Amino acid sequence: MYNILVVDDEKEITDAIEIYLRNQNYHVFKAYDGEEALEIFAKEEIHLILIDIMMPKLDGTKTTMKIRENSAVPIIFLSAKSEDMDKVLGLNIGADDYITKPFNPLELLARVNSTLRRYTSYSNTIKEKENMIKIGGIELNDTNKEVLVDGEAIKTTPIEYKILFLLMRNPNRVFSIEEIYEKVWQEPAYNPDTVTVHIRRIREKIEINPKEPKYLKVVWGIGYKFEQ
Amino acid sequence: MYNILVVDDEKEITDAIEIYLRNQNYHVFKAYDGEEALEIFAKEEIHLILIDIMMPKLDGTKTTMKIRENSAVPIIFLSAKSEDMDKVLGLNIGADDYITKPFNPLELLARVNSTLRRYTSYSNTIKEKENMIKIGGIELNDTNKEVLVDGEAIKTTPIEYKILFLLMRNPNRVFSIEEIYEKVWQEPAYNPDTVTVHIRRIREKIEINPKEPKYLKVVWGIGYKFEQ
DNA sequence: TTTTTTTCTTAATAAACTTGTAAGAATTAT
DNA sequence: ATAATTCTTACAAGTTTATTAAGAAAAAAA
Repeated sequence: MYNILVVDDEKEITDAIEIYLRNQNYHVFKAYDGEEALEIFAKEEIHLILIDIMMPKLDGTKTTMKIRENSAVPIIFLSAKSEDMDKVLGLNIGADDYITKPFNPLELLARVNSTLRRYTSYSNTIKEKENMIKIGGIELNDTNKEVLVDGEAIKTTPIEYKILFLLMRNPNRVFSIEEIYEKVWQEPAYNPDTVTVHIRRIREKIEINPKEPKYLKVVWGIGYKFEQ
Repeated sequence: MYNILVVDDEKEITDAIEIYLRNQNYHVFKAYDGEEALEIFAKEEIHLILIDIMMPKLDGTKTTMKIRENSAVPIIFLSAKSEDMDKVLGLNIGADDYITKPFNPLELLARVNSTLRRYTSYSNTIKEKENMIKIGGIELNDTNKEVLVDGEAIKTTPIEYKILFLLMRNPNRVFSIEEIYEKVWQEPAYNPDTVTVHIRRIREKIEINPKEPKYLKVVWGIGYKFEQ
């Protein structure tokens, strides 16, 4: 069962697509603008995105670029104007296919199917990319537990890596010290200093100036977050 | 095992291609401009080049002409604009194929495969190299289980060879001790020391200074990798 | 088959690195 | 100003990895 995120500001379109796809046993998530799409994408496990280029707030290309910062999920573009398509393809943001509106349901299905087939046959490929997170100049490769800072590999200890991974997998989300301890050590926290010190050590490795962190920020009285 | 040099100034593209090709057991070298490409080509044994036409410094056509001065290595051009392709083909600089961006991974693979097939049918020189892996100064010939260090043959025991082969076939990927044991012995590990000692022996044979390994590195708390 | 040689595993110790703690300094909120 | 929170540092304790050496197992040679 694949999860497909459909992003279009016209409700009739998302609804129609939902019906086509649901019939084929796909599970559909709907978003009506780019920001909403990003929220859903962060929360749900999405296997393919169908996205309109022209949208209010965050348009299709910008949304895609944001998503591409840390995912290689297949993306199919929708648009009424074929000139828009040229622009998108020129941007080289990793469009896997495109469909011009109005489209016929069979064509839509065919493309969704073929894109998914293509990607799943390369499942290792996707998996590899999906095990990578990049935010700003910091890049995590989870298969190798490797951390790159501005392209340079740095050494981290296992605990440091786990904390960094936790925070980077949920950018901008604030984790309390207790939460970090529980998630990383898998047991209830009893000394908050431990986490504090690890945070300091991570900062020393990934921040230019650990005293004025750019990524690993403290939210006073609440906890820490990795800022996107 | 073929070595493919991918030249493109857009890191996302070289990275994506690397993943596609590595999955097919090609070994990928990446360059981000023509000059870098020439350097790598001079140092490494390259069987095929994928090169972008538009690039800073030395562009794709000029780089190709330099290479063609003393090599007939197959070259496939990448470009966003098909007009550029016309120009390249008109130049008659020995383009073996071309792919317009954005390309689909399957198409890329198909062309790489067919180009290599075409070339290998001419000479058995390359075919001989198919079972060879070369990383830095270390060379494995898998047909006769031979290991060369800076061109000099060294002796390895069967287990040493298997470990080295495993790590070198997946350069930069980190394998835990358990993983190494399972893959090499084909049974679950119960004494990690065994692997540790073998690693030490391999280092003794392939490293200049086993205490400061250049190739066979440890990743603390996680495992070992062969660094490229 | 028996002997010899090579390779593999174990175990014990040493070295290197990581982690948690504690205590004082600095910062932020009340 | 005071209290609470976070930062910083250093060090001791704990882990992991490296190194040896010696005996067991396997392979090769006699």
